[in-house]
Amino acid sequence: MPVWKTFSHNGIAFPDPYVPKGLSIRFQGQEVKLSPLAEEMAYQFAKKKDTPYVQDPVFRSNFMKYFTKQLPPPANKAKFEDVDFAQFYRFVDKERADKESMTKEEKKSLAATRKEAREKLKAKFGKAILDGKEIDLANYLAEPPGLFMGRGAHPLRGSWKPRITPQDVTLNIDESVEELTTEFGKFGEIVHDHESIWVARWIDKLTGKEKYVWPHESSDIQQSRNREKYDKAKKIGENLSDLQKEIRSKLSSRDRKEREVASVCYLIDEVGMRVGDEKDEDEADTVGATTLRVEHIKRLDNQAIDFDFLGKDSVKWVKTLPNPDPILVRNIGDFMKNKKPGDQIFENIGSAQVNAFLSEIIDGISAKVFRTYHATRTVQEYLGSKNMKKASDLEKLYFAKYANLEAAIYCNHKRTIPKTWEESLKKKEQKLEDYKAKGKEQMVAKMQKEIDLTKKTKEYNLNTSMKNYIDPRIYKQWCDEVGLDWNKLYTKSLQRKFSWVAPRPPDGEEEDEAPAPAKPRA
DNA sequence: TTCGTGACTTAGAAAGCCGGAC
DNA sequence: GTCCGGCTTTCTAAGTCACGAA
Repeated sequence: MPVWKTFSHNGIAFPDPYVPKGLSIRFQGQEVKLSPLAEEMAYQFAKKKDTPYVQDPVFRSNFMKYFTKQLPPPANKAKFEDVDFAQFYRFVDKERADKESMTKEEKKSLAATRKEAREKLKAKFGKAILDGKEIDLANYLAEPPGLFMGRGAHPLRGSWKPRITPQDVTLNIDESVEELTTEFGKFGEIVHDHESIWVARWIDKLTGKEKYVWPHESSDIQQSRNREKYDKAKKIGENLSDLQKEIRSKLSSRDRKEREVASVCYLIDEVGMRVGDEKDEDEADTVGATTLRVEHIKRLDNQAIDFDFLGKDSVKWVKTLPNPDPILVRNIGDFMKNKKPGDQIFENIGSAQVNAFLSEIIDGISAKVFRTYHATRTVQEYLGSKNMKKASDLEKLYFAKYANLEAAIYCNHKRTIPKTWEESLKKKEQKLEDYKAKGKEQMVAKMQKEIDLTKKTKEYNLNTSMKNYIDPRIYKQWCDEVGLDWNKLYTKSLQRKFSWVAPRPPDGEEEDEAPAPAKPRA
């Protein structure tokens, strides 16, 4: 089904070419002159010198594999330990120091220059006209070359991701354009795919994966898809008992495959697992429900099932399913029988089988919709658990954040704990004491709340659930009920993304509407 | 029925900006 | 007015899922 009639834009922009700085490395006591590409690689590596990444032997050796290919003999046989990058390290240190030592005026003018350049680029490449209406594009700049920053134990981490050129890029645009050349060059291919909304596409030269440029999430087309997603999740809620009845009944199917599918659905519904499709050898070893291995089940009995594995983004996934259905326990026990720790529990099933089963029960439902549904429901139940009408704005805000946290916990949205976490907590506690001593009651109350939230969100990140999982209509309705400005919960860009829920005035018009200035978010 | 591919959504880390506390 | 930490935005990796071909 076509989704657009006319679609025009100027293609995408490309990052500046690398400007060689005349730096060199030393190998076996000798200075080695570098080609521009070799220098660019070493420079990118040096920029990471103070991060944990460069301590990782795999990251280093992958980097060296690509770097040494650009070096003349005998340096092309160099090991990481044999190469002296001191000149590069000094260079990036100096760059940082220079940046820091700039006066305020210099910093300001630099920021202004950069902003101007960015806006100029955005004016030409950051927009498209879709069916006569101007929309923003999301990522209109091609990805720059650099070191591949795969998560977890990705086998390619540290490898060189090559530069892409306009020749490598395919544009999706309407028939009024047959070829396109910009200041960056001529685009490799033009297609007119009326059924797709991508703007540009290329193949990542390192990983072989497709990369896309999309309409911004504030565009009508993205917003309507977003709304459909949440409507679909609602459908799960309306039919949950049917779904669960069907899943439970198929747990004891005579057909093994059907029992596997039902067991996986049970896990997806009850503990919020992802479906977990098969991955390639050259990717990080992470799993979801269908790819769970024997070694990932730490306990299995009628009281509990304990899980411990690495999920998407190599995030540790440790949860307990209390009081599981005994038939599920029996199934999983059966599936694990006579298997080694590294063997998969479920055989020959993946998202295709799971989704075929689910969409048979309710049209259009797939595995991932359960996470949307449960995250949203979690927030809704939390918000409904207490009457906040008489509370202060501050209390309402924190209450809303705790609801958000419940969803993040459900979805297992973890973060690495910031290095400065302990330190910053101490500072807050100190501040609290100061406020107490000075008798600043309001500030005491505020700081107490801040400290409590800091502790509870130590290892969780709330943004992902806010952006992708919680139906914004739930928060909107609650805000209206308790009398809280919805804008205090959502950032400016989320307000734009969710303007289908609460329309906001076009940019630039807000300030003109006197008398009260728009209140900033807390 | 399986498999590969292409389109689209979800994800945490890093960069960058901005507003509150002094 | 300044400074710094935290919050927001950007970036791009890593998932899901439908579809068409074999």
